[in-house]
Amino acid sequence: MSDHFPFKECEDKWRDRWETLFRCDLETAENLYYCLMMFPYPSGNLHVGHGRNYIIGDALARIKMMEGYDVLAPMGWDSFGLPAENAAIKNNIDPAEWTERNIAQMKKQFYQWGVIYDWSREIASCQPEYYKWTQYLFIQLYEAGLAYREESAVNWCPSCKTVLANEQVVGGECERCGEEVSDKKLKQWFFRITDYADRLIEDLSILENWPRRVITMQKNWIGRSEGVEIKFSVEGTGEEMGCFTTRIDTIYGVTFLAVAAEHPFAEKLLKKGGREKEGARFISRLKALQREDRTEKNKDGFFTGCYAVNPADNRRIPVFITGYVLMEYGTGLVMGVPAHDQRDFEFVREMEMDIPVIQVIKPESSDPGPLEEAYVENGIMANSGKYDGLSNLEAMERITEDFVEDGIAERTVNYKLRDWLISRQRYWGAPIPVVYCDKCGVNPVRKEELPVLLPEDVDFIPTGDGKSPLAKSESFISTECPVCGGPARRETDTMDTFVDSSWYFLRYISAHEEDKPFDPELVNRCMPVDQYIGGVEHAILHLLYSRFIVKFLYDQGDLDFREPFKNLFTQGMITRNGAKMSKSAGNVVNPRELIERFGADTVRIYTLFIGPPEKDAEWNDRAVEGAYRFVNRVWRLYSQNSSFLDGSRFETGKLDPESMNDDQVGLYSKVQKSIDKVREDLLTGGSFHFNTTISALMELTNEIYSFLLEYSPEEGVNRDLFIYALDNLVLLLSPIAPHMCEEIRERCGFNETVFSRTIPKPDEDYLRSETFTLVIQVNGKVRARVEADLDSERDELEKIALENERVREFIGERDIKKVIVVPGKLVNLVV
RNA sequence: GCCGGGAUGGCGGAAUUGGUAGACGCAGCGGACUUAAAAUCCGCUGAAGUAUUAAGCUUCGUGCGGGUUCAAGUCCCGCUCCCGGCACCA
Repeated sequence: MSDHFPFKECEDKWRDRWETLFRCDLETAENLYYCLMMFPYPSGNLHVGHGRNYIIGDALARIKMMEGYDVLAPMGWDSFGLPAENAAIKNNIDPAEWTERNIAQMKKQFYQWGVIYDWSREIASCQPEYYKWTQYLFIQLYEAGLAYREESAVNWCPSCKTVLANEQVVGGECERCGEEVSDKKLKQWFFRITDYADRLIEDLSILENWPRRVITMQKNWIGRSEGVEIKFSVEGTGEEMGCFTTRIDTIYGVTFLAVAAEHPFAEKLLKKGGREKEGARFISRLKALQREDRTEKNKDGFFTGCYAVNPADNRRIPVFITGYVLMEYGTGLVMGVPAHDQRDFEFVREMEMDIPVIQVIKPESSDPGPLEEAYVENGIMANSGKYDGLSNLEAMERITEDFVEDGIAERTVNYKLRDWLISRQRYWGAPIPVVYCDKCGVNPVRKEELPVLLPEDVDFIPTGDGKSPLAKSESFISTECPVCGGPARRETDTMDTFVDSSWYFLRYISAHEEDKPFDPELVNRCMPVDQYIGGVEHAILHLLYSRFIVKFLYDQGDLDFREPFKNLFTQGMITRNGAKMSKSAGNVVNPRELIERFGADTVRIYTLFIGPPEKDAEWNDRAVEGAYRFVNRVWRLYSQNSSFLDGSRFETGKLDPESMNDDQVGLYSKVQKSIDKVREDLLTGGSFHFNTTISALMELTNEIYSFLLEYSPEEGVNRDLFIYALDNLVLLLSPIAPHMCEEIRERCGFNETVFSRTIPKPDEDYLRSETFTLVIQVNGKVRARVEADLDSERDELEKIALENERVREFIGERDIKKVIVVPGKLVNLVV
């Protein structure tokens, strides 16, 4: 008779019971653990790759309950955004309806996985009750001077028909659809995240449990660099141009200046130099070229006809317009040091214009010879007047001091980080709550009039003219000025969905608060998030924005913490046939079929067993069966002994390891080791390496089976020991395979959930066996293994080793030079 | 190019941070139960060589080349390849 865990018969029962278990009352919670999973975009169907994220989070929430915490595990929906809008256009349905359907579908999937949340706190960013407060946040930022509107060249995705933030452009392409991004001049709303650049870097240091790579990615993205801004005067114009550099030590090697094509002075310089016409042609050619292929590194340049003066030695240096200088960074002007900057070096070579290459830093030892490429290492100053002979690092400091004193330069800091462009010319987002009045100008909507509702009767097919679909809705646009009450127009752009997701973790705590976005007192009690779990793909965008918003709210006095997520865990993705799972790759594993065939616990175990959770892993259909076998192996331990287990509540007589035989002690101590391993992997400070946890529990299961081969569990010590081992196995496995574990316990007479039970502590005395395998090495090679007492002294072990027959054969006639003894481990004899 | 992470059996992966390499699982092989199959249970399973009465024994082996050490998957130096991020950032 096949004896399998009847998962179909009992899974639903447990899922329904757990719903109340996951309700978290924040008012009474004393020992709160906020376990947060990144809320998903409701795209409809989740595959097993997504499942990994939620299963890790669910198992963690459960183990935390067993650790004695009041766990807050909420879930919601990042439900504004393009896919809903595109699907709606394609199928001619309401995006709200499409979204709602997907949410229902995905909730069902969570349920099937046995992944439970506190659904009483469910939020959806597309609901007016939520986006009202997203708009409120915008107004707060506006009032603090951190939201501003500016006309600038912005990233335009012709396929999504909207602008994008810098972070959403990857290698010149739209992060979302892969279409090449072009420039468009538009008046857009920005958040002044650059004001927070330094703090966003500094506070990375208080995030102890964030993956290092995420920290470096954020650091690199913000891209802080310290340097100086030097003033260069242009001959004959009286104009001065600021130039940012981090290498002021190379100032005596400056032999030209290079300005960006978009530099406001570019035209002026050309006029002055009398090269207006050709210059304009050069600039337009350059701009076209850059757009076409940004990756091609172009070192073309055009001489403006103007000269500037090097403030270090008053030498005349030509000024060029070039493609390789970016207007967005620094001042859009670069001092050209061909000897010490590879780009400048290439520029000079390509221009074929006899621009001198003056080496001002030389390597300490070897003779330099003519430069084949720019010398970018440190060294000794040369050709640099009074600074000659100093190390360049020292010269850097000295020159800076001197220049600052003379008023030629000042210390500055530059960032790669740009302000956050939040306007989107699309329908399915939170309307930016701003009104334009001919008399009163730009004003935010009055807070008490929020939300600015999305009109439902609008034709939201985008036109691509840079205007939002909302611009077509007259009823939406025309409004009253919040200041003078006269006729006015609404802003028609909507907000980037990253604004929605930059504060949702606060809203969960006050999900039903009607008068404010959240209750600060309660939020301060519950935050920061104890454990945040999600994919690395959000390492920059979402996490950076959320950190920014929290710092802003901290400055507002609303929050008393500066970082939202104390610990971050980023799980790897699951691949199949070497590729990320996706519909287009045709390698998606549908969890529903698996769950129907093997049950949720099997799918959970396999998903967690597949490999270390922070790494990518390859899905293997066959290996799922291994997890299934394990589930049933555990089940049979119960079912084959149900005659005396049912109703027993796992009660046993007092276990006394002192009076057990070796086999019994072996099993008893295996239980202790398993408890210890689970605690080490999963409790606070653990690595969440469920894969090794599961393998430890498999070992325990195997050991119980071996024990049963020799001993009948029907009575006496063996019965007590068996029940004790099974009890612990079930407890330790509960967070991972909760349905089966609850079912076993219920049949054994428990009527309270296992998640109210605390995780056991190991009996320290039996964590280690009394004996160990002593390894005896001769010259570092293992020559014998002997059982020895764990508490043997060094000389006892040495004696055992020297007396060993095999070892003596190996030593033969040779003298022993040295003996290394590691108690509890090995003896190494050096001859 | 710069930054970060990797490379261990046929496969996924373990190895108390320097102390038995290959836990656990998959696949494979053998056995038990069965009329048979499935399911289940038990055992074997890094490579090469060697043995013969067998238990065995020997050598090699953690991407490559050096080094430190009684001892290296683990530490140091120098490479190769793979994955991720950034990329004309002055």
